[in-house]
Amino acid sequence: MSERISDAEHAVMEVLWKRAPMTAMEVAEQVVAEKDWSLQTVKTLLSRLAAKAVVGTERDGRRFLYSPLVERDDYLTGVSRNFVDRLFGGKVTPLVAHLAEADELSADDIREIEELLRELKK
Amino acid sequence: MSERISDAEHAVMEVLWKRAPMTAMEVAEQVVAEKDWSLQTVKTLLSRLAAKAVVGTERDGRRFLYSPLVERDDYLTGVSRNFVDRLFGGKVTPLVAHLAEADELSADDIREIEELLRELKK
DNA sequence: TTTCATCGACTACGGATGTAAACAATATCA
DNA sequence: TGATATTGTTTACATCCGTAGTCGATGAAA
Repeated sequence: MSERISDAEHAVMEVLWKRAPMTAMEVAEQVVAEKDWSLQTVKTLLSRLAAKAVVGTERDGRRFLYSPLVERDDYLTGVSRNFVDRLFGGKVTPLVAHLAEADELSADDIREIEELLRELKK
Repeated sequence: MSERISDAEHAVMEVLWKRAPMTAMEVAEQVVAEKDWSLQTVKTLLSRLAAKAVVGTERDGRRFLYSPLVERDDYLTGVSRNFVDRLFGGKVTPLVAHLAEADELSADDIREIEELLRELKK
């Protein structure tokens, strides 16, 4: 279960998560706008995603409409957990600590996160 | 620059980051203790890491001593940034928000992070 | 000095990935 | 109806990755 999504495939998913269903052409146009790939490449990625049942297809006359079968949130959760487990022993605090030390956290970020945590406690 | 470190290679690096320099045998023993790999596999990974100049070698008679050439902290920073960029648009807040929503944050975690942020502001 | 053990180097190999061309089916236009 | 464009399918191929066997050099032991 929960098939692996490669980096390139992920770029395709991001597009589909923004709007769906879409035809291969529509997806490809969006992706090609930011990743310098050929249309064929995007189609291949769509096929692989469909083969893995990460996106679903629905016939629309001569072509297909593609939609994600995996929620972006679920995907993010899986990937994030994996990430935190592998690099920070499964604890989020060390991750935040690390980002802070590496100056990846601005004062604004800190305020935002504090605000967020305050909300959470309610 | 900054060569990619694969998952398997990362396991080897973790061992070297704990103690260095070490001989291939010493590294392999540690790694094999937790990953069910053969000694040869670990040696191959060490060679690849050396080829990428992620670990350095120092001759010690007939064998080599291996040491990391990349700091664990630097590695974590790179990987974390990449992760946050790719999945959360470069912002840490959405990452934390996501982990919270996905119930990956315990009440203790929240307290810890708050404490950490308080420290940071000084 | 012959033999054996050790260690790094080289080779292997299937599967995943990034990237894309070629092809086949089909619909549309002239 | 025949040419053309569109769309999905198949095939390709180099590289990376996980995993490991084998080879050759060299040092140690007999």
